[in-house]
Amino acid sequence: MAAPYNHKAIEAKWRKRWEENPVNVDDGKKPKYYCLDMFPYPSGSGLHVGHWRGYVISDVWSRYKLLQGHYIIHPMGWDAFGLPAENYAIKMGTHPKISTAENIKNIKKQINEIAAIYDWDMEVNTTDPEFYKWTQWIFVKMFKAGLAYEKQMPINWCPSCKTGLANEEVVNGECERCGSPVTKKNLRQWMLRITNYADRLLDDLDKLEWPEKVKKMQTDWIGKSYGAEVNFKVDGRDEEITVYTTRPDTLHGATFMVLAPEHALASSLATEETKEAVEKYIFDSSMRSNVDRMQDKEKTGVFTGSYAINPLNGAKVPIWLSDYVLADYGTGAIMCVPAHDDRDFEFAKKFNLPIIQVIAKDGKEIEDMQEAYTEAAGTMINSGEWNGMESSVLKKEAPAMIEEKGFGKKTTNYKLRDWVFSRQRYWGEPIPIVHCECCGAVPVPEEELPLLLPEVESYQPTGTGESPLADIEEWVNTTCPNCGKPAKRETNTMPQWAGSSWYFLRYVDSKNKNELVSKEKAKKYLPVDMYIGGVEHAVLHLLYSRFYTKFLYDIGVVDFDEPFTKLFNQGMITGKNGIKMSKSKGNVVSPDDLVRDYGCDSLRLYELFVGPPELDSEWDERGIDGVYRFINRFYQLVMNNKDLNAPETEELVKVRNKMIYDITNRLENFSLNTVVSGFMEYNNKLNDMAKKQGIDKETLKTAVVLLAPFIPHVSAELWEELGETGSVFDAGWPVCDEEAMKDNEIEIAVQINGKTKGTVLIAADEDKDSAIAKGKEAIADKLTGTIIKEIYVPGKIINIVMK
RNA sequence: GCCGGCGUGGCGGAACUGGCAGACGCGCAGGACUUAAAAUCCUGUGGUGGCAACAUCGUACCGGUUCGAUUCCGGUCGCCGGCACCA
Repeated sequence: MAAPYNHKAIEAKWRKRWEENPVNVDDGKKPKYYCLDMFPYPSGSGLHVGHWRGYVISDVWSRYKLLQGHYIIHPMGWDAFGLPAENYAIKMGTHPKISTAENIKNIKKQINEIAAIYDWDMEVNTTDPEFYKWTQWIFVKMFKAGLAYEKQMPINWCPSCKTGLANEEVVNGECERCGSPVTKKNLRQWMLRITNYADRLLDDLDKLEWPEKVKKMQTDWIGKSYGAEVNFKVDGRDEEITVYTTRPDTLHGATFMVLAPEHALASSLATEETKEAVEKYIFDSSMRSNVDRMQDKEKTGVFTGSYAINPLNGAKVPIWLSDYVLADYGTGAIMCVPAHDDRDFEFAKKFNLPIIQVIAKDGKEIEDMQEAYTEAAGTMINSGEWNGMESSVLKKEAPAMIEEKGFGKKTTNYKLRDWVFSRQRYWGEPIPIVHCECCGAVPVPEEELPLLLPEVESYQPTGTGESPLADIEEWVNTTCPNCGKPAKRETNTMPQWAGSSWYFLRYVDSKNKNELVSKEKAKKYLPVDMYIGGVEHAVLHLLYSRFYTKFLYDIGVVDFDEPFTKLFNQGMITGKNGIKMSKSKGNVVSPDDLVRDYGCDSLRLYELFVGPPELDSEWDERGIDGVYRFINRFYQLVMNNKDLNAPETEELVKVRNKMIYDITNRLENFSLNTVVSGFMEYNNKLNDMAKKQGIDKETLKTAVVLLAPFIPHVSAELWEELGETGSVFDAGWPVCDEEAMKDNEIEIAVQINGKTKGTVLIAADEDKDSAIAKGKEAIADKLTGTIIKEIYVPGKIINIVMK
């Protein structure tokens, strides 16, 4: 018997070896493979077993690609600017610069326990001036391209974090970070024109190998719709009101019109009699918070007293104001067809407005209508010249017809809004803009970047809508880069997403002083082949990164316009009953003790075995014993057989090739939990065979190589024990000989009426009649009725249909 | 409300394009080794009936297609995620 498996000694030994001789080296000849983790923000609470999971998955994948002969780009860095880091600093009463540095040190130590093949020479930190120089540079380029602009407008405001937020950061009316209800605040903001890229962001999703779920979330977020703008004249006046509709086919059914209270014409449409009510409604709406407007779905509204003329049939329709119409979508005004729209129907019922059906459902009008008929399916009625047309056809053709008639045009709309890019907080990249009385907003000259974040005494958010930087007079007061006159610096900072939108480009050339990334290195190492991280960034980071990459492509920095070819979202590891691990819940499982007691290899394997990698999994402390036992058994198997020189039998060759086939297949399908169970099955099988005939060296070596991406220390140790002098990671991924693994005899099930009654051994190429004959023989005692039909599916089943 | 996804033993979960449901692991029970325990090894482990071979039921529920359905189709219930007055 070999000595028991000593994880401490083995892991310490190989850590040291790999430090001296890294396993992943760029020899200039191997094809590159870029496998990226979503980089963490350096939180103060350190890593728990949930963080490990994603990093283990990406490392296993990286090492698999390494064994297949690639040079792996597998970097790690720190998303260290932004709210989480700053809030933590405030809570601890430490300057964010100091707490961030401390946290990075701790987490880096913990990450090293995973024994991933990270290349720390590539490390980036978004708060490093040499890094954020380029974050600012991109902003200046966007400003010059007209993509960054200032705007005074009511934006989402988190009263707890005391900063403005992007649309993407508001989840169910609450702050994505802290969960406080988001209010509105009228602020001057820097905006990024991400909407200019809406079509490309939408269309290019097609070329990505991403989870369909994420693609769909982005598609919905961009929210492209097709329709028409239609101009309605205001009765008795010169003005026109343009509405946007996706259902121009129902134009004849428009019985009223609704404008957002913020619409430019809203108050001027009021008459003597309605003036007071209209003004009050507009004022009340302006006072209602977003959350109010969202949660309270009961329709409110007021009649302006004015009428609009339907350009198609001349009908006179009343114009109302209501806050269910959004000011910043479409034209801020809609035509209302209560018969065919749920919201219009509700509004019409409440205010007693006429309902005219223009689509005959199943050939007739609906009697006593209780809800709107919203499908574009049926024949047009009450629609003048359009009568008799098919609604679905008309829906597509109407925009062009309207355009031809001259009272509107075909158009598209998006739900995506421009990106609110400024934050009223200290811990972020200063926006490199100088405000000059003569020249307006002037970018800091590129050669003067980085514009350093000044040191401050007080970095607490002010809550006034100004960033803490506004208090530092000597920093704020400067001269205009353009005309040289006294000017003031922009005091807002960038959101956390600024650095993370492009950091993956920097890794491959992280020390370049002159360029964001050199053309040569970008071409050689980019883009990212596989990106692994949580699904929570589906419309935040992942959308922003795509936008940034497309912009950098447009200005010639990179020659690809999608950053991440493949994406994998790993599920969360939760505590008992699916509760998210958090310090406050007291259910955090630290990897440190587990590594000490079971070893890194065991924890790596258990992180995968705990469940399908794409699903959330509950952490069950006891399960790790199972993988530990497996590693131990495998270790014993190799140690006890390595010097026996057992002959390579046909059966062993078969098992070996099946093992290669199964493991590779499951790995390729990213079914990592079943890869682990597969190893256990083959280990059990080989242990059985070892008792009977011993295991040949080639089979042992193959198993060790297959396991190397998963349990690198043990594999390296056993590789050496098997007499190999080179690195197991240079061994090459085993290739399956499919001929050698074929069975010439197969056991298949014999059924009666689809229920298994027994099994029979037949040749793989057995002909139908003899197969059925053998099958019947095997269950002869159960063939008691009249046989109606006999089915033989080669390699699968024999089924006797009997009465 | 709309759009996705999911529902399998005591537990985590297997089952490739319809073909032996419950692999693998945890837990549990019994046994071996031990003075004893831990560790390790062996055996068993969906329900019901039977000493047993075996029979029978069984993949949320109801129905359909099929020689055969966890898998495909229709409906119901439950859970999870996304969007949320976007006209």
